[in-house]
Amino acid sequence: MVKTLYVGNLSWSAKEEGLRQAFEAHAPILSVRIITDRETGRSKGFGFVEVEDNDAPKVIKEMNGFQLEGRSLAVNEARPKTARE
DNA sequence: GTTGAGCGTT
Repeated sequence: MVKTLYVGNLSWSAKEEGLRQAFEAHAPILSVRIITDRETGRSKGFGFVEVEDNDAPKVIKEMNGFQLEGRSLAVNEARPKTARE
């Protein structure tokens, strides 16, 4: 099972690989997704990281407030995405 | 060449 983590307050220049490196230092990363603007393609300043649900609380606790590129990351459990089957 | 609370894509 996987848990989706919301990661906010990141730098404009933050990249998926940057988050991945930072997060996988505490737990295995299953997926990383930085949200970019549809029209401009620029980073919206937040993204999502998928980890094992058993590692999620640890990652959140350890990575919440972690400074990446000078910005304190806001890590939390992501809200249920409008699932579509 | 910018900005700064929030919750995504097929």
